[in-house]
Amino acid sequence: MPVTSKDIAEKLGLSQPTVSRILSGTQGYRASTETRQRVLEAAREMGYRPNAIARSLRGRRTDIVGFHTGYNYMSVRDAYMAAVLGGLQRVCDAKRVDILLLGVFHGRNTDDIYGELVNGRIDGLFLHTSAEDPLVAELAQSALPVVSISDAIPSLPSVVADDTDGIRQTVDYLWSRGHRRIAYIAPERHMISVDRRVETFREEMAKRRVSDATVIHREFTYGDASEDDGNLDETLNTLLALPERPTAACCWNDPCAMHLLRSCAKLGMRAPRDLAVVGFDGSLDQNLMMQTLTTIAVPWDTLATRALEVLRAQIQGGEVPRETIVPVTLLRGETA
Amino acid sequence: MPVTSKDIAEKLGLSQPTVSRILSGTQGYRASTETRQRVLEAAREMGYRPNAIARSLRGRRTDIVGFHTGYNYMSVRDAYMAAVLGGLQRVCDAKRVDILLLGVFHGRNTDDIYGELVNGRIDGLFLHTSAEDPLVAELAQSALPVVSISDAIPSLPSVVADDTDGIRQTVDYLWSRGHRRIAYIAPERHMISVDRRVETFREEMAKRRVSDATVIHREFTYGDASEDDGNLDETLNTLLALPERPTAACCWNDPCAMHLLRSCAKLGMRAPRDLAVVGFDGSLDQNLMMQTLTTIAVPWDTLATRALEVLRAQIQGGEVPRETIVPVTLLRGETA
DNA sequence: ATGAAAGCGCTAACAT
DNA sequence: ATGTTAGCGCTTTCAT
Repeated sequence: MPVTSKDIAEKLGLSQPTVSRILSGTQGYRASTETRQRVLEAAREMGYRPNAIARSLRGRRTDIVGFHTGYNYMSVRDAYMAAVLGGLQRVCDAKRVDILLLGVFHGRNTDDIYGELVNGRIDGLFLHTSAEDPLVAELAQSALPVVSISDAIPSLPSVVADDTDGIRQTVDYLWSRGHRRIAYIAPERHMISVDRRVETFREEMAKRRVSDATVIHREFTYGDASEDDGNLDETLNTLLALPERPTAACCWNDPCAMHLLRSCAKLGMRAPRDLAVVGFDGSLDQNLMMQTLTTIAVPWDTLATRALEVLRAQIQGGEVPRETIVPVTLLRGETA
Repeated sequence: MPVTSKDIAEKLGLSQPTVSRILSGTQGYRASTETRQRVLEAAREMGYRPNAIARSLRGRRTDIVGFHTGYNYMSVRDAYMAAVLGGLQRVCDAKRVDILLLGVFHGRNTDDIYGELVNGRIDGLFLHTSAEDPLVAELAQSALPVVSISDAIPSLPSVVADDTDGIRQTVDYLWSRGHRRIAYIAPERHMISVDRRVETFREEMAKRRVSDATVIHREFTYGDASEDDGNLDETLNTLLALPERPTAACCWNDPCAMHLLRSCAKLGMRAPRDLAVVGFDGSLDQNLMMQTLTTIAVPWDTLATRALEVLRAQIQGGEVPRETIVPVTLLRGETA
């Protein structure tokens, strides 16, 4: 049986609140030096550990924030997820907040999942899902502080990378390196971030009098799938079959870029000689690649810092910006 | 203000326990059909959500397990950490257990950290640290159920990969491919898993009448460091300078192997032609590599399953094996 | 089948 | 400076 403040109080012939006040460091309470001494010593001796659950029930606060991803095919194993969560982990640690890694709740209905989020265990939620997720509507009218991480959700405060500027930098860079025929490779899945990237890509190309810039939409499994599904092979073939064969490919994220590079390698093509390849996110560990990837690096720690700020502001009852945009930089690697 | 069971009881003129019994599905309680109906409907209407904190205080159970890594330079961003946590996440989700990602508690003392672990928020702990971590001694004599993940800790129940068999398979494989001069690359840091690997390596080589098998100890930063620290370049040079130049290198883990491969590439060497390279863990996503890595694949989902079993057995007060060993397989890639 | 009472361990309000 | 009382929301006796 764990030792409680009551146990200490009984042992010392004090009241339980006195012990609690001393041990929890209540503001504006000055215990007599002797009492304080005795309590602290008894606590140490008896191995007292304050019960966080009781404290939370009383204080309606847990100092725990949740992390939930609605893309149930995504796990922490994905480099992308790992980058996001790694940033949050570091930042939360510094603020003495712990992260409750909520299940993906496979096979459960929205209301059930919502219930798991608002049952008092967390003070706020980092949400990573799509705007269409039915959970979003529930959360939007709920009292639970939420921040959408890394994809913008109109109805929730969001913290996202600067998609527009990232693409601008990419096109600037490729253009300056002499590329004129650039293709954009996007997923089929709908994501606001990706929409913005595609739109900016078209705009930037149009500015340079390329009105029919190539955009290819192809879904592909990424993450920890054990086999390449070959979709990037097909995408590459599509690229190569274009009347005006592109000299550069702008991929919507890093795994997509890596898959494309592998498809190139299979055909004996090498980046950037035969095709320049650029990614987005900077989620992969460059040290583990044979060829470093040119990509738009998202500062995950900064993004996490902003996200936690937005969450805490809400927890403290403040107003927060609808959308916080984090600046990105072009990371020049060996592929473009 | 959230709706409580008391609110529902008052509204319906019932007692609070009755409402609670119906809503929580108390065993062996048969409410009258009418009462049950009214309660369920009121709960739905009023948006009742049971408070998990109150339930936990009462029941001394949270259905949350903690995850703590004492290697404070390691974050979820590391592919290794991501593989471990990804497995746990999947398995815990299936068992309806959530994971509390505890901070690394940077700059806090052991007793403080220990206090964060035994404050009632978690039912058990997945621990990833070294046997020398001072926290281990505290946990060993604590009532908190703990399981050491992926590195054996003598004083705690551990779930680990079969290091011995992994190395046996590796040497078997390399030998069968004609390699006779094989070097093992280990970290300087002390880890029981690595000791076992090195020991087995020496034994396997000795069995084949190679009594002075080469083992090189070199630390290197891995994970999300932004720059290669060059230690593998140096390691490679050491290998190449050996009187009997090895034809194969057995790396203690996958990132080490990848770093070595990069160092090779810098010198224009290619695996397996100029040097066969084998890793250990299978923590990296093969889809994202230009060349797939030959490695010992640890079945992370299985390891996670065993780990959760061991933890739950302890939580339920049962005895558990001191060490659970998970079988591994050689994954034949393109590097050896 | 339901209600009354108790208590999980803590903090806060009020009284002394 | 300390004690008394109350209550966070729930589950578990025990009584009816």
